[in-house]
Amino acid sequence: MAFATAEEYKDMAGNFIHDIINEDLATGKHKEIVTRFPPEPNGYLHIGHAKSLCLNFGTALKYGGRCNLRYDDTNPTKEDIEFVKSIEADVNWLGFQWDEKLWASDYFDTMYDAAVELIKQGKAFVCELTPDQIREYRGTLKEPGKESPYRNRPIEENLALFEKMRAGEFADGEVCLRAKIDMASPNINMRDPVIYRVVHAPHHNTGDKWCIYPMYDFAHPIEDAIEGITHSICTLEFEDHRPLYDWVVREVGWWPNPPRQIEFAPLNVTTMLMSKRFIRRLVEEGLVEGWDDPRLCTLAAVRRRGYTPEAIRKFCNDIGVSKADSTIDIAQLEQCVREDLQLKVPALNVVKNPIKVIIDNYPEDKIEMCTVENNGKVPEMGTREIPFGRELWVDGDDFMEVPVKKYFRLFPGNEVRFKGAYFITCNSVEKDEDGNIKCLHCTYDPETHSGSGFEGRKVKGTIHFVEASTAVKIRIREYGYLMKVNEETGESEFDPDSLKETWGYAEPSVKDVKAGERFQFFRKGYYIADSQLTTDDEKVFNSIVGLKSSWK
RNA sequence: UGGGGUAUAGCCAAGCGGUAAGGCAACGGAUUCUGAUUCCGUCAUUCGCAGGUUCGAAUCCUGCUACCCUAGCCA
Repeated sequence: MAFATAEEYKDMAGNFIHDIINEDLATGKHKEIVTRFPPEPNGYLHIGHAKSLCLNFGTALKYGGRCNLRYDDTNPTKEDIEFVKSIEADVNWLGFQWDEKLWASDYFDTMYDAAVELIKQGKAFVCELTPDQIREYRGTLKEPGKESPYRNRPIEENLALFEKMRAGEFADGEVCLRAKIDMASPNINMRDPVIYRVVHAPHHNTGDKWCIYPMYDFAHPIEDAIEGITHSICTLEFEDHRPLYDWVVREVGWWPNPPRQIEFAPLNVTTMLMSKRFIRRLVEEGLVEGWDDPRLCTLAAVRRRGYTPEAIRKFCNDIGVSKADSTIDIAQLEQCVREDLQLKVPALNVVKNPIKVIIDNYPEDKIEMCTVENNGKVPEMGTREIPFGRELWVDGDDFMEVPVKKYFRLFPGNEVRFKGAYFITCNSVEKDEDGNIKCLHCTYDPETHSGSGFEGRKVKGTIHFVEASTAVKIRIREYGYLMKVNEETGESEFDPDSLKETWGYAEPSVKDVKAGERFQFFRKGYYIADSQLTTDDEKVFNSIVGLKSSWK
């Protein structure tokens, strides 16, 4: 496994987080930088997490510090240990290695003690308001809230009640522990937020030891403080929570040099569906194969799609870090993938939207082998033999019945090179009764074979092909374009049509590609991974996916 | 603004009082047996808007505007 290196993160000018760190180092506030990646184990990591991964691990790498993997498992009803394995595999696959693997649940004792500490200081109280009442008392965005009638009970009573909470004497939602801050605060997060709730549910780590669990706002700062995190990097939506984060570590008072929360804008990519909730829905409703369906944007999915960790890291470095809302054009991601794969993987002939070509002057039963390079850019990758015969498939994009200007590929009357084989001239188009193209009637010039040194005339276009009798049928899934713009509302929404599969053909050597190996197919932007041959008679190549890019 | 945040090209993004980096996209042109790659070249007289300070402003001040987040016992 090739891990990311400090070198990759050395030069990240303009990263405002690094400006903060540089200052903290300069003033002596910190000597070692410690970050953390804190997923909640409730789903697969996706490309959006990659940005956070790169930021947290990259920062630790850059400063020779440490980065922990910490599961934020404070809500047993929403988490599933099943996801832990995939999360770790994905973090490693992306090229990062954590210093320590930790669980928020390992700190439950300390968190409990911290809560008791707040109670003793008169800064937390047990509240018996119902969830609905709490909401009413909270006020609105523009109006202040009002104080809970339980707010001022004696410390001893709070201590006893909190102990009863812990002992399981209350039902879920019956009581909760709240921080006593300010019900009139303009920041709703500061209006006596709930910090501990009763949840009678077994926890994957602590079993039935606890029936009360800390809330994120209380737990997270404590987790960070315990681990000596110096910079707690999270996304923008937590900006409003920062005062509470600071309040917790300050009021508990056990940490002289508390962590600092820094927020950055989360990643959005055009046409990519980044909502875990939505991905989960597609998976649970069986609309996709699973969390690693190549059409999704989970790391497991883009891995099957052919993306490399190097490309994703490059992408995350390229897009920068800021606090401005942004949506990156997927073309930028695709470019990173192409650039990386360009020199790494062989190319195979694959056609989409295939059109049958019949070489009328080529012998009926003859098949000859043509030699082609595996990768034109990398001679060391050698050559292979591909069959050529009377009936061939060409890519739907390589033929136009009525060519647009500057179209150099196949059209009636035009001659092109079939890569590795001959000059081919398209003579006529045969259609069925519905007007659909049945096949193209062409002729070849025997003198023009590749490597023959033929110089008689030049041809402007070169296209690839697949010999029909030996072709392998493949399933093509163009990935990730799950969203479309609703013309009425202007909003992006899920596009069920995007899950459709199409079919194509590949040259026989596609069968030699091993599962997980990547290859590219001709024409800009199609890379394929996850090459599992199914065992059925059709020799269907499974999960062919590609980078979609437009070319006119 | 209740409060918090953000505005620099089609999309990202540097810039931190001295005269608008870079990447992606796009567009020219050269090479090419992949319209790929590679290679050259073009692409913000202007930084959300309006004023002000200054010899000098994307950077400082004032006032607007737009968009995002926020009223879970989710994270």
